[in-house]
Amino acid sequence: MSTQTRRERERAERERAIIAAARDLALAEGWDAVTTRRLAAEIEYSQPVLYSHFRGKDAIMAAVAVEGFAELATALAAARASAADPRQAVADVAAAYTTFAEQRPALYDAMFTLAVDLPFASQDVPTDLARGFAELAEAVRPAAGDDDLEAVTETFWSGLHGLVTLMRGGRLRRADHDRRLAVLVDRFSR
Amino acid sequence: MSTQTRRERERAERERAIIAAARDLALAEGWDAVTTRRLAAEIEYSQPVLYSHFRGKDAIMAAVAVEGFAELATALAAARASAADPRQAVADVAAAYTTFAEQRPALYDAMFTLAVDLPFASQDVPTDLARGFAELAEAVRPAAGDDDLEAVTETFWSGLHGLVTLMRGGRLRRADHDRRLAVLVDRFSR
DNA sequence: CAGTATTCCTAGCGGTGCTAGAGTTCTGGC
DNA sequence: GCCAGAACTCTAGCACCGCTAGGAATACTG
Repeated sequence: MSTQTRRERERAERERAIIAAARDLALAEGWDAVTTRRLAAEIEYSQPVLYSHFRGKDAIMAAVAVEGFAELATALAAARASAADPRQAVADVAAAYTTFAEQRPALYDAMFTLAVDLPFASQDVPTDLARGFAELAEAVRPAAGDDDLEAVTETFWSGLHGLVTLMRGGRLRRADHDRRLAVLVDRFSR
Repeated sequence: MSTQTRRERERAERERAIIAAARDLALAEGWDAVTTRRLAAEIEYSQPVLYSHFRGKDAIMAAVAVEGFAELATALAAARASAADPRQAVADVAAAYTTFAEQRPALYDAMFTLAVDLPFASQDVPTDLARGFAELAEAVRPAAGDDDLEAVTETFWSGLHGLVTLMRGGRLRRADHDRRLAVLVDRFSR
């Protein structure tokens, strides 16, 4: 029994090491730099070991994304909790969202633009993802009016996502970001 | 002189053939299926010929994207021109935008999510891109209020872009698209 | 027709994600 | 304590990718 548990523990640790290595490498050099060979070298095992933990590279990226959902949800919750009034809550949550995306671009990509593989059908992802979504929903609730809250939240979210992705793709000038964010916040807080 | 011009003409035709092949292949099977080997086979030349026309695969994708900008601008202009009133113009332009993205996903990706290579620094792209952007701007102008028109337009655009990309990434249910679009249009037309 | 310039292709480089099969280590019953 | 069998990990390789050097074939010029 004891050796059995030890092996399982070591296996779990190695799995976390893979995810951590993938995450660090992606954050430092982007997802293009994350190859199965480099990952294997990083954890000091051979390539095939990766495939005994994950179905493939996409699944590894999905695992990294899962961590991101938890972080984002926490950041949004903190932003909303510290806001003085409802209008400010929308502004703070929006700022927290774009800041998160800007500071962890690789993580954000894994969460929302790449890796359609598993995360949205898995079990623990919806939990953290739903937490983040709920923060957005509570922020915009006062300004939803007669509209369906879910639709308003999803649309607000789309606005944030669009701002972030277009800016990082070089389609929007970074200098005007605050002005655009103010417009979006204004449209969803009155 | 005549042989010279004939050669130049043939070269230009071959270049268009490359772009057309890339476009067709991307629309039919996605950009992952567009490899330099398949492109070469399609135009019935060897691989290196591609590199005498374009710097690399990214440049080919950029050329495809350029065509897309012109099409999108035309679609938006038509939508705005046929709208009965200003409020309807926003709705129609928004619908035209998302329809374009939905019907030509590969083209849309080349334009707005991939290929940061040349298009935004080139010459003819800004023309067609600016045309499309101007259509959006004119549509939302009546509802801009005191806000800077450019900022409002960019934010509206971001909203559309976010809706499109999140939906295609499987993050938003396709069934609720119209409802979300209505929310966005409402927020940018009053 | 000979020599030159241009065009184009063959072959190959270093890289990718992924996998079959061999080899090694560990486990548990005698 | 030994040894068959199970569990594990590695080496080597597949088919593919974008891209390029260098030579063969073609077309043009005098």
